[in-house]
Amino acid sequence: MNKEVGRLKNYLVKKRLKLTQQRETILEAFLKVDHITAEELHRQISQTGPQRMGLATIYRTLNLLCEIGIGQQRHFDDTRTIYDNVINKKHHDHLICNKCDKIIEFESPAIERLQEEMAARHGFTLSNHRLELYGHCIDWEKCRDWQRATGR
Amino acid sequence: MNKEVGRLKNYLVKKRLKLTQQRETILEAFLKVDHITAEELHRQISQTGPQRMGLATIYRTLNLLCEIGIGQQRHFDDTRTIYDNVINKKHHDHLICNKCDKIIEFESPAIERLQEEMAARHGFTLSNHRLELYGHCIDWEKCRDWQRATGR
DNA sequence: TTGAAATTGATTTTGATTCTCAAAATACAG
DNA sequence: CTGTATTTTGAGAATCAAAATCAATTTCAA
Repeated sequence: MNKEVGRLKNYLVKKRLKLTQQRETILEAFLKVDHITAEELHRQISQTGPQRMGLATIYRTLNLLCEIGIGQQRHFDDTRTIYDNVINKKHHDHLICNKCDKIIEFESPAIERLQEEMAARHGFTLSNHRLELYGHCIDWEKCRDWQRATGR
Repeated sequence: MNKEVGRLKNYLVKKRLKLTQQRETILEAFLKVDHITAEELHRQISQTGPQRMGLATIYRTLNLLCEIGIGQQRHFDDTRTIYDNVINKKHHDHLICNKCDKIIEFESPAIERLQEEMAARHGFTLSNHRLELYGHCIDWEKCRDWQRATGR
């Protein structure tokens, strides 16, 4: 049993919730990815195991993992929610390639500092922020899906 | 006929589209607001004029105005699209108060510069970005809706 | 004025996500 | 262990904003 399963177990006990087979399966699958949608995770789990699993359970559990702090919701394209596995990650922002959908995480204390400054200037106290940079990889070598898609 | 109606007319002619009563009505109503949802604009127009107007027409026209550059879609709360009237506004980012829903627009060339730098460092060419700062007004005097809601 | 082409609006559809509820699983007391 | 109260599950229905459909209406260029 790895550390995160223990963390989940702990949370569930505290809240008088139950540790189910499904919750463990979903957590384990989620820990193996970096970013994923509920649908995609559902597909993966359905293919992999003999275990049947409802899509609603995936959504419920993914949201549970977000409560615990193992995941975080992202909304890069305004249609689907992407769940970000934030285990072993500190706060970060995102660079998203419009061509190959690559997601790069970065952090910039300098930008954060300027954000605080802007907020203060307008009489605001910040609680959180969203910074997403959209563009494309300069180097096509690194933009694999784009190469594949365009046949280059 | 104001400048923006001319601009719409121009675009429509160029694209062989038609200037309709509805499109003019929607443009004029939109120009009077700063930020608005399609539903809310629909409500306003339905109340104001004797003109009946379908919600689909509002959506279609608002998206048309975004193509022209008169409006821009925003997704602050990830549920509804807010249309930002960007006539006479340059590029800007947003500060959103979680208590009173106030939206403040700001610009920070310094932040933009750092964004470009981060992108370059990761081999990216930027096409656009999204920066939203969430928090609350420090000064309650300025946070009217919050005062109202909490009864302070 | 005329008619091809575009637009409208009532309605249906879409698609992601949440809700519902009966059946199944879990956990705790004894 | 075992019974039982409580929670969870999964299939499908509900929801909601937004887009699509399509027959009727409007626009506009010739």
